[in-house]
Order: sequence, then structure tokens, then C-alpha cells
Amino acid sequence: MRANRTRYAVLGALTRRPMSGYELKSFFEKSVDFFWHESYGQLYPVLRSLARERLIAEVPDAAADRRRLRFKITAAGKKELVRWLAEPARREVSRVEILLKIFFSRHAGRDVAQQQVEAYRRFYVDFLAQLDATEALLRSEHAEADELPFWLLTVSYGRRTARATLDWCDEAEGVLSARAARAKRR
Amino acid sequence: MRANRTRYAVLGALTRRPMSGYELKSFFEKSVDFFWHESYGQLYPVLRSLARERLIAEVPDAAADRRRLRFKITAAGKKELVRWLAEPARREVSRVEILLKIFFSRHAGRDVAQQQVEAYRRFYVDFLAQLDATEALLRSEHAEADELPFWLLTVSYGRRTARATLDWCDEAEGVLSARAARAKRR
DNA sequence: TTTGGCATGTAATCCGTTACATGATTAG
DNA sequence: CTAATCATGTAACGGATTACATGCCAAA
Repeated sequence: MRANRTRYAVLGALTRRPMSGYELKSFFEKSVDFFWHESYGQLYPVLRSLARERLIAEVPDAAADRRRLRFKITAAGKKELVRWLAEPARREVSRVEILLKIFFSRHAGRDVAQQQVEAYRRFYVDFLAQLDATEALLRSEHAEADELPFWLLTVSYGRRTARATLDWCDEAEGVLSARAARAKRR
Repeated sequence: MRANRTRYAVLGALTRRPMSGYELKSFFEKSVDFFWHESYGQLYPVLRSLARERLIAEVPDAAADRRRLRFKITAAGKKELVRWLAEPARREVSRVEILLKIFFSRHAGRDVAQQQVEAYRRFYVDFLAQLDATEALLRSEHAEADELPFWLLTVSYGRRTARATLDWCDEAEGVLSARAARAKRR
């Protein structure tokens, strides 16, 4: 029994307005990318299969723009989305590569773990800055009353976990540099 | 270019002592499972391919226990592990299903999002309790001086992000119940 | 005119889970 | 005796990324 959550990401996005594969990708990039990434290699095939199941339908475009293929969600599609929303969310399989490296870092050079943490910190500092941009975008993009609070909750989730991660970086740097100092003294 | 990080999880674990596939699985479950999960379907094939590459080697077992196949890490394996440890950690592809549901929850029934958050909270409350058990186990399991601080850093990471997530659950419940109250009043 | 963005897609490949299959040993 | 745990594996499948391929259009 598999998930196929890309389908629901697409259905959800199409509740806003009809979009093409390309437009979907850029919508995801601007809004949910920080917690939900999609690639073209998934998107286009999924559009086909959703269309085959009549959960979405091709929108005939104004003649001028033939190369763009937009899809709209159907009533059946909306129903399927709503069904999925109420289903208990599956937990992600947790895989945090930096922790695997840290866990075995006793075998690495003295400053390897510290450098990993540094890079990790840089990523999350950038990430927090990007979240501000995302929030601004969501606020402006948002048209339908009532969806903004939900959107902002996802941003807040990002901020909270990012800050916790940065706090951990502080702690890790403390532990690791104390360790390095001890090793040097000997 | 793919990751194949299971290989390094195995190499890392085998620096502690020779282990069989089964033992590796239970070692992972007791120690790193909360941030690094492995299944048999990965483990056994990886053991074969690592052995083929001479990064690990079969350990002839005391005759009595023929059915257990233990592997030890080779010098080449250790070298490969150390090389990998210094390589910059790749960021995980972020996919947080509950946020995808929350993002589109405007289309769901009034209390659907709230129930998702409730379930999420229960998970993380349990998770924090399990972390205490994991920490106790790591402290007792730990033999080699010097690896414990690294291990405890991973536990701390788990705790910090779990607490941040629970704080988010509080916030989300506040937002969502206020919303529900407003909807009811009308 | 050439660069970059718009736009759609496929092929290869692998990562990883799930389900299945099998059997020995040990504790109650 | 029987249930749980030890123990090893394979098959099928799907999810997802990456790399590749193609071509239009607009702006500099």
C-alpha cells in the first residue's frame, strides 16, 4: 500500500486555479517547497494519471497559447482530496544524514564534525531568511479568504523547527569545541 | 549520482563490533532508529555488496552457530567510512505530510485539521518518552570512551526538534480552535 | 543574436518498503 | 506444546530523482 502524495499536492494546488505542470512546479516552489518538494519527473506523469482517472480535466486554452496545457480539478477530484485530508497523516521516515555522520564522528578527523555543524547552521540561517520571503509571498498570493491562517501555520512550523535546529547547533559547537580543546591539551 | 547511505550506516555500526544483518537491525532500532531507519530489505543486499567490494568481510563463527553470519569492517571499509564522514552532509528532501494536509485544510471539515494536530502531538509526546529510553540505552551500551558525547548530541537534536514541534501543536490548536469558534458563532 | 526563461516531457536508475517465505531455537 | 524470538533472505513494486532532449519566445 503506497502513498502517492504527489497526487494530493496537485489536487490541492488545483483548487486554487487551473494550472499547467510548469505552473504547478513554480507554485510549489514559491509556497510549500520548504516542506514539500516536487520534481517534473513526478509532476507530469501524475497529471496524466489524474486526468485518466477524471480527477482533473484539461482546460482548453485561449487559442493563442497552445503550448501550455492547463488542468482544472473536477468534482470527483475535489471529493478525493477532501477524503485524503481527513485520513491520518503518515509519519515521515526520519532520515537526518548529518546525525548519522555525527553519530560516527569519533572516527573522523578532529574538526570534521564541527565543520558539518557549521554548514548545517549556514543552511538554517538562510532557510529562516527564505521563510520571511515565503511568508510575504503567501500573504500577497492569497486571495480566498480563510486559507491564509493554514498557510501561515506551515511557515510557523518551519520557523520553530529551524530555530530549534540552530539552538542545537550552538549546543553541538560547544560540546565539540570543548572536546577539541581537551584533545589539544593532551 | 545517488547516496546509498545505508552502506555508511552499516560501516559505522560495524566499527563497534562484528555483527550479522539481524544484529545490525536491532542495533539500529535501539540507537539511531529515531533519525535513521533501516529495513531488512535494504540491509541484507547491502551487506552482500559491501562484502563484494571488500569493505566488510565475513567472520567465521564458532562452529556451533552456523546460521548466524557476522561481518567485520575491513581497513578499506574504515577508510571509506572516514572519507564519507568528511563529505558535506546532504540535506534531506523535506516532506512533512501533515503540513501538506494543513496547507489545504480549508477544504476539509471543520475539525479535521485539529484532529491531525492532536494525533501529531500524541506521536511526539510518545517520541520524547522513547528518547529517554534511547538515551539510557546509549549510556549503558557505550563501551569505547569518546563516542558517547556524539551519541548524546543526536538525542539532544531529537529532543529539541520534538519540543519545538509540540510548541507548534499548541500554536496550531490555538489558531484552529479560535477559527472553529468564529465559524460557530456565525 | 544570443541568453534566459517558458514549457513539456521521457528514460534510466535506484532507493526503500512491504509482503512473502522459511526454518531453528528458546522460554513459558 | 506453542508462542515468541532469532535469523536470513527474495520478489515485487512504486516513489522519486537525475539527466537528457526538445523547442518556443522575449528581451538585451
